[in-house]
Amino acid sequence: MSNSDETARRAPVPLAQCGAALALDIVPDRWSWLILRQLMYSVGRFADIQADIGIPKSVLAARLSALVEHGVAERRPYRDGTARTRHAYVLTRKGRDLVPVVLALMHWGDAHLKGGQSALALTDRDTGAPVRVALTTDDAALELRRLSYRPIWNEDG
Amino acid sequence: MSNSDETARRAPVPLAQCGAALALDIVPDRWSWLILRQLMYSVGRFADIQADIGIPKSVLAARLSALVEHGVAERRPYRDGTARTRHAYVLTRKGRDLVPVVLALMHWGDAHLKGGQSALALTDRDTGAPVRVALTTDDAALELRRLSYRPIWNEDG
DNA sequence: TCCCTTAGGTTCGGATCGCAAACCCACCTC
DNA sequence: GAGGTGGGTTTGCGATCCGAACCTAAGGGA
Repeated sequence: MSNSDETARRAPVPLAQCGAALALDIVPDRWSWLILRQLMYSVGRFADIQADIGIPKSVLAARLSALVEHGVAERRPYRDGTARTRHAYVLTRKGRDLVPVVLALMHWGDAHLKGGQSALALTDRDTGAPVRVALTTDDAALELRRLSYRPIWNEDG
Repeated sequence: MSNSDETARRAPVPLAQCGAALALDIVPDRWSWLILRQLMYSVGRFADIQADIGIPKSVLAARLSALVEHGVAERRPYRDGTARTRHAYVLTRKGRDLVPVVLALMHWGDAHLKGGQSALALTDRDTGAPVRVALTTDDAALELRRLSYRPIWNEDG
Protein backbone atom coordinates (compact mmCIF):
# COMPACT_ATOMS: atom_id res chain seq x y z
CA MET A 1 0.00 0.00 0.00
CA SER A 2 1.50 3.30 -1.00
CA ASN A 3 0.08 6.70 -1.67
CA SER A 4 3.30 8.58 -1.32
CA ASP A 5 6.22 6.36 -0.46
CA GLU A 6 7.53 8.65 2.23
CA THR A 7 7.39 8.15 5.93
CA ALA A 8 4.13 9.38 7.44
CA ARG A 9 3.80 10.75 10.94
CA ARG A 10 0.21 9.73 11.49
CA ALA A 11 -2.23 7.22 10.05
CA PRO A 12 -4.85 8.77 7.74
CA VAL A 13 -7.64 7.31 9.87
CA PRO A 14 -7.70 7.62 13.66
CA LEU A 15 -7.76 4.38 15.56
CA ALA A 16 -11.22 4.95 16.97
CA GLN A 17 -12.66 5.03 13.45
CA CYS A 18 -10.63 2.21 12.03
CA GLY A 19 -12.63 -0.90 11.28
CA ALA A 20 -9.56 -3.05 11.79
CA ALA A 21 -8.98 -1.66 15.26
CA LEU A 22 -12.61 -2.25 16.20
CA ALA A 23 -12.45 -5.75 14.78
CA LEU A 24 -9.43 -6.47 16.95
CA ASP A 25 -11.53 -5.83 20.04
CA ILE A 26 -13.69 -8.77 18.97
CA VAL A 27 -10.92 -11.10 17.83
CA PRO A 28 -8.02 -9.88 19.92
CA ASP A 29 -5.80 -12.89 20.28
CA ARG A 30 -4.41 -16.03 18.77
CA TRP A 31 -6.88 -18.33 20.49
CA SER A 32 -9.86 -16.38 19.18
CA TRP A 33 -8.58 -16.73 15.63
CA LEU A 34 -7.94 -20.43 16.06
CA ILE A 35 -11.45 -20.91 17.43
CA LEU A 36 -12.82 -19.09 14.40
CA ARG A 37 -10.81 -21.40 12.22
CA GLN A 38 -12.46 -24.38 13.87
CA LEU A 39 -15.94 -22.91 13.50
CA MET A 40 -15.18 -22.18 9.85
CA TYR A 41 -14.55 -25.91 9.46
CA SER A 42 -17.81 -26.64 11.34
CA VAL A 43 -15.93 -28.03 14.31
CA GLY A 44 -18.39 -26.64 16.83
CA ARG A 45 -18.36 -28.83 19.90
CA PHE A 46 -16.50 -27.66 22.96
CA ALA A 47 -14.43 -30.78 23.48
CA ASP A 48 -13.63 -31.06 19.76
CA ILE A 49 -12.37 -27.52 19.51
CA GLN A 50 -10.31 -28.08 22.60
CA ALA A 51 -8.78 -31.31 21.34
CA ASP A 52 -7.95 -29.89 17.92
CA ILE A 53 -6.17 -26.72 18.95
CA GLY A 54 -5.01 -27.54 22.48
CA ILE A 55 -6.60 -24.60 24.23
CA PRO A 56 -7.17 -24.70 28.01
CA LYS A 57 -10.81 -25.26 28.89
CA SER A 58 -11.11 -22.12 30.93
CA VAL A 59 -9.79 -19.99 28.09
CA LEU A 60 -12.00 -21.71 25.56
CA ALA A 61 -15.08 -21.09 27.69
CA ALA A 62 -14.19 -17.42 28.05
CA ARG A 63 -13.44 -16.92 24.35
CA LEU A 64 -16.54 -18.73 23.17
CA SER A 65 -18.82 -16.70 25.37
CA ALA A 66 -17.15 -13.52 24.16
CA LEU A 67 -17.69 -14.58 20.54
CA VAL A 68 -21.34 -15.32 21.29
CA GLU A 69 -21.66 -12.04 23.15
CA HIS A 70 -20.34 -10.21 20.10
CA GLY A 71 -22.70 -11.99 17.74
CA VAL A 72 -19.99 -13.80 15.83
CA ALA A 73 -21.10 -17.27 16.92
CA GLU A 74 -24.12 -18.80 18.57
CA ARG A 75 -24.68 -21.77 20.82
CA ARG A 76 -27.12 -24.13 19.24
CA PRO A 77 -28.62 -27.28 20.74
CA TYR A 78 -28.50 -30.23 18.39
CA ARG A 79 -29.26 -33.94 18.38
CA ASP A 80 -27.19 -36.65 16.71
CA GLY A 81 -29.39 -39.70 16.28
CA THR A 82 -30.50 -41.32 19.53
CA ALA A 83 -28.07 -39.61 21.83
CA ARG A 84 -28.93 -36.86 24.19
CA THR A 85 -29.10 -33.21 23.17
CA ARG A 86 -25.71 -31.66 22.55
CA HIS A 87 -24.57 -28.15 21.92
CA ALA A 88 -22.52 -26.82 19.09
CA TYR A 89 -21.20 -23.38 18.39
CA VAL A 90 -21.88 -22.18 14.87
CA LEU A 91 -20.94 -19.01 13.05
CA THR A 92 -23.59 -16.38 12.53
CA ARG A 93 -23.71 -14.34 9.33
CA LYS A 94 -21.41 -11.85 11.01
CA GLY A 95 -19.04 -14.66 11.86
CA ARG A 96 -19.15 -16.20 8.40
CA ASP A 97 -18.10 -12.86 7.00
CA LEU A 98 -14.88 -13.22 8.97
CA VAL A 99 -13.98 -16.37 7.07
CA PRO A 100 -12.23 -14.46 4.25
CA VAL A 101 -9.98 -12.87 6.83
CA VAL A 102 -8.97 -16.27 8.14
CA LEU A 103 -8.42 -17.50 4.59
CA ALA A 104 -6.30 -14.47 3.75
CA LEU A 105 -4.18 -15.17 6.79
CA MET A 106 -3.91 -18.81 5.82
CA HIS A 107 -2.87 -17.87 2.31
CA TRP A 108 -0.14 -15.62 3.68
CA GLY A 109 1.10 -18.31 6.03
CA ASP A 110 1.17 -20.89 3.26
CA ALA A 111 3.04 -18.55 0.95
CA HIS A 112 5.61 -17.21 3.40
CA LEU A 113 5.97 -19.78 6.17
CA LYS A 114 5.47 -23.02 4.28
CA GLY A 115 7.22 -22.20 1.04
CA GLY A 116 4.03 -21.96 -0.97
CA GLN A 117 2.78 -25.35 0.18
CA SER A 118 -0.92 -24.94 0.85
CA ALA A 119 -2.75 -27.64 2.75
CA LEU A 120 -6.17 -26.66 1.49
CA ALA A 121 -7.41 -26.14 -2.06
CA LEU A 122 -10.13 -23.52 -2.47
CA THR A 123 -12.37 -23.63 -5.50
CA ASP A 124 -15.49 -22.04 -6.91
CA ARG A 125 -18.26 -24.51 -6.20
CA ASP A 126 -19.99 -23.60 -9.46
CA THR A 127 -17.13 -23.53 -11.94
CA GLY A 128 -14.42 -25.51 -10.14
CA ALA A 129 -11.92 -22.73 -10.72
CA PRO A 130 -9.32 -22.17 -8.00
CA VAL A 131 -10.06 -19.15 -5.84
CA ARG A 132 -8.32 -17.20 -3.12
CA VAL A 133 -8.77 -14.07 -1.07
CA ALA A 134 -7.15 -11.11 -2.77
CA LEU A 135 -7.50 -7.52 -3.77
CA THR A 136 -10.16 -7.28 -6.45
CA THR A 137 -12.90 -5.13 -7.88
CA ASP A 138 -16.42 -5.57 -6.53
CA ASP A 139 -17.80 -7.17 -9.65
CA ALA A 140 -15.10 -9.84 -9.68
CA ALA A 141 -15.71 -10.83 -6.05
CA LEU A 142 -17.28 -14.22 -5.35
CA GLU A 143 -19.92 -14.79 -2.75
CA LEU A 144 -18.86 -16.88 0.20
CA ARG A 145 -21.44 -19.57 -0.49
CA ARG A 146 -19.67 -20.40 -3.73
CA LEU A 147 -16.59 -21.43 -1.82
CA SER A 148 -15.66 -25.10 -1.62
CA TYR A 149 -12.53 -26.52 -0.06
CA ARG A 150 -10.61 -29.75 -0.18
CA PRO A 151 -7.60 -30.70 1.96
CA ILE A 152 -4.41 -31.45 0.06
CA TRP A 153 -2.50 -34.46 1.24
CA ASN A 154 1.24 -34.07 1.41
CA GLU A 155 4.06 -36.26 2.60
CA ASP A 156 5.07 -34.50 5.81
CA GLY A 157 1.69 -34.92 7.48
CA MET B 1 -17.49 -21.97 3.95
CA SER B 2 -19.33 -25.23 3.74
CA ASN B 3 -18.51 -28.57 2.26
CA SER B 4 -21.12 -30.51 4.12
CA ASP B 5 -23.13 -28.40 6.51
CA GLU B 6 -22.93 -30.90 9.34
CA THR B 7 -20.89 -30.65 12.46
CA ALA B 8 -17.35 -31.90 11.99
CA ARG B 9 -15.27 -33.47 14.74
CA ARG B 10 -11.89 -32.40 13.43
CA ALA B 11 -10.50 -29.75 11.11
CA PRO B 12 -9.46 -31.11 7.71
CA VAL B 13 -5.94 -29.74 8.21
CA PRO B 14 -3.97 -30.26 11.42
CA LEU B 15 -2.85 -27.09 13.18
CA ALA B 16 0.82 -27.75 12.60
CA GLN B 17 0.24 -27.60 8.83
CA CYS B 18 -2.21 -24.73 8.83
CA GLY B 19 -0.81 -21.54 7.37
CA ALA B 20 -3.17 -19.49 9.50
CA ALA B 21 -1.92 -21.10 12.68
CA LEU B 22 1.69 -20.50 11.67
CA ALA B 23 0.89 -16.92 10.75
CA LEU B 24 -0.59 -16.40 14.20
CA ASP B 25 2.77 -17.18 15.74
CA ILE B 26 4.14 -14.16 13.90
CA VAL B 27 1.23 -11.81 14.47
CA PRO B 28 -0.23 -13.20 17.68
CA ASP B 29 -1.89 -10.25 19.31
CA ARG B 30 -3.80 -7.06 18.91
CA TRP B 31 -0.75 -4.82 19.25
CA SER B 32 1.10 -6.64 16.49
CA TRP B 33 -1.81 -6.08 14.12
CA LEU B 34 -2.07 -2.43 15.04
CA ILE B 35 1.65 -1.98 14.45
CA LEU B 36 1.25 -3.59 11.04
CA ARG B 37 -1.56 -1.17 10.34
CA GLN B 38 0.76 1.71 11.10
CA LEU B 39 3.52 0.32 8.92
CA MET B 40 1.00 -0.19 6.13
CA TYR B 41 0.34 3.54 6.33
CA SER B 42 4.10 4.19 6.33
CA VAL B 43 4.03 5.36 9.93
CA GLY B 44 7.41 3.87 10.74
CA ARG B 45 9.01 5.86 13.52
CA PHE B 46 8.95 4.48 17.02
CA ALA B 47 7.50 7.54 18.69
CA ASP B 48 4.90 8.03 15.95
CA ILE B 49 3.61 4.50 16.17
CA GLN B 50 3.45 4.84 19.91
CA ALA B 51 1.54 8.13 19.79
CA ASP B 52 -0.95 6.89 17.19
CA ILE B 53 -2.02 3.64 18.79
CA GLY B 54 -1.19 4.25 22.45
CA ILE B 55 1.04 1.24 22.96
CA PRO B 56 3.47 1.11 25.92
CA LYS B 57 7.06 1.66 24.86
CA SER B 58 8.30 -1.59 26.27
CA VAL B 59 5.67 -3.57 24.40
CA LEU B 60 6.31 -1.66 21.19
CA ALA B 61 10.03 -2.37 21.41
CA ALA B 62 9.37 -6.07 21.95
CA ARG B 63 6.83 -6.36 19.14
CA LEU B 64 8.93 -4.44 16.65
CA SER B 65 11.96 -6.56 17.26
CA ALA B 66 9.84 -9.68 16.89
CA LEU B 67 8.49 -8.41 13.57
CA VAL B 68 12.02 -7.66 12.40
CA GLU B 69 13.18 -11.03 13.64
CA HIS B 70 10.46 -12.70 11.58
CA GLY B 71 11.32 -10.75 8.46
CA VAL B 72 8.05 -8.86 8.29
CA ALA B 73 9.61 -5.44 8.89
CA GLU B 74 13.07 -3.98 8.83
CA ARG B 75 14.77 -1.15 10.66
CA ARG B 76 16.08 1.34 8.17
CA PRO B 77 18.20 4.42 8.87
CA TYR B 78 16.89 7.47 7.10
CA ARG B 79 17.61 11.20 6.86
CA ASP B 80 15.05 13.96 6.73
CA GLY B 81 16.80 17.10 5.41
CA THR B 82 19.50 18.47 7.67
CA ALA B 83 18.56 16.63 10.83
CA ARG B 84 20.43 13.71 12.24
CA THR B 85 19.97 10.17 11.06
CA ARG B 86 16.74 8.61 12.19
CA HIS B 87 15.36 5.13 12.01
CA ALA B 88 12.10 3.96 10.58
CA TYR B 89 10.57 0.54 10.45
CA VAL B 90 9.32 -0.41 7.01
CA LEU B 91 7.54 -3.48 5.74
CA THR B 92 9.51 -6.03 3.80
CA ARG B 93 7.95 -7.85 0.86
CA LYS B 94 6.77 -10.47 3.32
CA GLY B 95 5.21 -7.76 5.44
CA ARG B 96 3.56 -6.00 2.50
CA ASP B 97 1.90 -9.27 1.64
CA LEU B 98 0.14 -9.08 5.00
CA VAL B 99 -1.55 -5.83 4.00
CA PRO B 100 -4.51 -7.58 2.36
CA VAL B 101 -5.17 -9.37 5.62
CA VAL B 102 -5.30 -6.08 7.48
CA LEU B 103 -7.57 -4.64 4.79
CA ALA B 104 -9.87 -7.66 4.95
CA LEU B 105 -10.13 -7.18 8.68
CA MET B 106 -10.81 -3.49 8.22
CA HIS B 107 -13.50 -4.23 5.70
CA TRP B 108 -15.21 -6.59 8.10
CA GLY B 109 -15.03 -4.08 10.92
CA ASP B 110 -16.45 -1.34 8.74
CA ALA B 111 -19.27 -3.57 7.57
CA HIS B 112 -20.25 -5.11 10.90
CA LEU B 113 -19.12 -2.72 13.60
CA LYS B 114 -19.58 0.64 11.93
CA GLY B 115 -22.77 -0.01 9.99
CA GLY B 116 -21.04 -0.06 6.63
CA GLN B 117 -19.33 3.27 7.18
CA SER B 118 -15.82 2.90 5.85
CA ALA B 119 -13.22 5.50 6.72
CA LEU B 120 -10.95 4.64 3.83
CA ALA B 121 -11.71 4.37 0.13
CA LEU B 122 -9.62 1.84 -1.78
CA THR B 123 -9.24 2.19 -5.52
CA ASP B 124 -7.31 0.74 -8.41
CA ARG B 125 -4.52 3.22 -9.05
CA ASP B 126 -4.70 2.55 -12.78
CA THR B 127 -8.42 2.59 -13.45
CA GLY B 128 -9.81 4.40 -10.42
CA ALA B 129 -12.30 1.60 -9.83
CA PRO B 130 -13.15 0.83 -6.20
CA VAL B 131 -11.46 -2.30 -4.91
CA ARG B 132 -11.60 -4.45 -1.80
CA VAL B 133 -10.23 -7.69 -0.47
CA ALA B 134 -12.53 -10.56 -1.29
CA LEU B 135 -12.80 -14.08 -2.53
CA THR B 136 -11.87 -14.12 -6.20
CA THR B 137 -10.28 -16.11 -8.97
CA ASP B 138 -6.57 -15.68 -9.58
CA ASP B 139 -6.96 -13.88 -12.86
CA ALA B 140 -9.23 -11.24 -11.34
CA ALA B 141 -6.85 -10.48 -8.48
CA LEU B 142 -5.08 -7.11 -8.47
CA GLU B 143 -1.47 -6.68 -7.53
CA LEU B 144 -0.85 -4.78 -4.35
CA ARG B 145 1.05 -2.01 -6.09
CA ARG B 146 -2.11 -1.00 -7.93
CA LEU B 147 -3.78 -0.16 -4.64
CA SER B 148 -4.41 3.46 -3.77
CA TYR B 149 -6.29 4.73 -0.74
CA ARG B 150 -7.96 7.93 0.32
CA PRO B 151 -9.42 8.70 3.76
CA ILE B 152 -13.11 9.49 3.79
CA TRP B 153 -14.13 12.39 5.95
CA ASN B 154 -17.24 11.91 7.99
CA GLU B 155 -19.05 13.98 10.58
CA ASP B 156 -18.31 12.03 13.73
CA GLY B 157 -14.55 12.34 13.43
C1' DT C 1 -34.51 -45.79 42.62
C1' DC C 2 -29.76 -45.04 42.67
C1' DC C 3 -25.54 -44.93 40.57
C1' DC C 4 -22.33 -44.26 36.55
C1' DT C 5 -20.74 -41.82 32.57
C1' DT C 6 -20.05 -37.96 29.60
C1' DA C 7 -20.32 -33.16 27.84
C1' DG C 8 -19.49 -28.94 29.03
C1' DG C 9 -18.00 -26.22 31.71
C1' DT C 10 -16.08 -23.45 36.68
C1' DT C 11 -12.60 -22.75 40.29
C1' DC C 12 -8.07 -22.49 42.02
C1' DG C 13 -3.02 -21.42 42.87
C1' DG C 14 1.28 -20.45 40.43
C1' DA C 15 3.73 -18.63 36.42
C1' DT C 16 3.74 -15.31 32.75
C1' DC C 17 2.71 -11.00 30.56
C1' DG C 18 1.28 -6.19 30.08
C1' DC C 19 1.46 -1.67 31.87
C1' DA C 20 3.14 2.99 33.48
C1' DA C 21 6.81 5.40 35.15
C1' DA C 22 11.50 5.96 35.77
C1' DC C 23 15.78 5.67 33.92
C1' DC C 24 19.43 5.53 30.19
C1' DC C 25 22.40 6.94 26.37
C1' DA C 26 23.99 8.36 21.85
C1' DC C 27 23.62 12.11 19.02
C1' DC C 28 22.90 16.85 17.84
C1' DT C 29 22.55 21.84 18.72
C1' DC C 30 23.64 25.96 21.06
C1' DG D 1 29.66 21.30 27.71
C1' DA D 2 24.58 21.77 28.87
C1' DG D 3 20.43 20.68 27.28
C1' DG D 4 17.07 18.44 24.13
C1' DT D 5 15.32 14.58 21.56
C1' DG D 6 14.73 9.93 19.61
C1' DG D 7 14.70 5.48 20.73
C1' DG D 8 14.80 2.63 23.60
C1' DT D 9 15.63 -0.65 28.69
C1' DT D 10 14.49 -1.55 33.57
C1' DT D 11 11.45 -2.11 37.35
C1' DG D 12 7.51 -3.13 40.20
C1' DC D 13 2.94 -4.40 40.31
C1' DG D 14 -1.55 -5.86 38.76
C1' DA D 15 -4.01 -8.50 35.28
C1' DT D 16 -4.03 -12.84 32.33
C1' DC D 17 -3.01 -17.37 31.24
C1' DC D 18 -2.18 -22.06 32.39
C1' DG D 19 -3.00 -27.01 33.95
C1' DA D 20 -5.31 -29.64 37.23
C1' DA D 21 -9.00 -30.45 40.07
C1' DC D 22 -13.66 -30.00 40.81
C1' DC D 23 -18.70 -29.42 39.59
C1' DT D 24 -23.34 -30.28 37.43
C1' DA D 25 -27.14 -31.68 34.51
C1' DA D 26 -28.76 -35.32 31.37
C1' DG D 27 -29.20 -39.97 30.03
C1' DG D 28 -28.67 -45.06 30.63
C1' DG D 29 -28.36 -49.27 33.15
C1' DA D 30 -29.08 -52.44 37.23
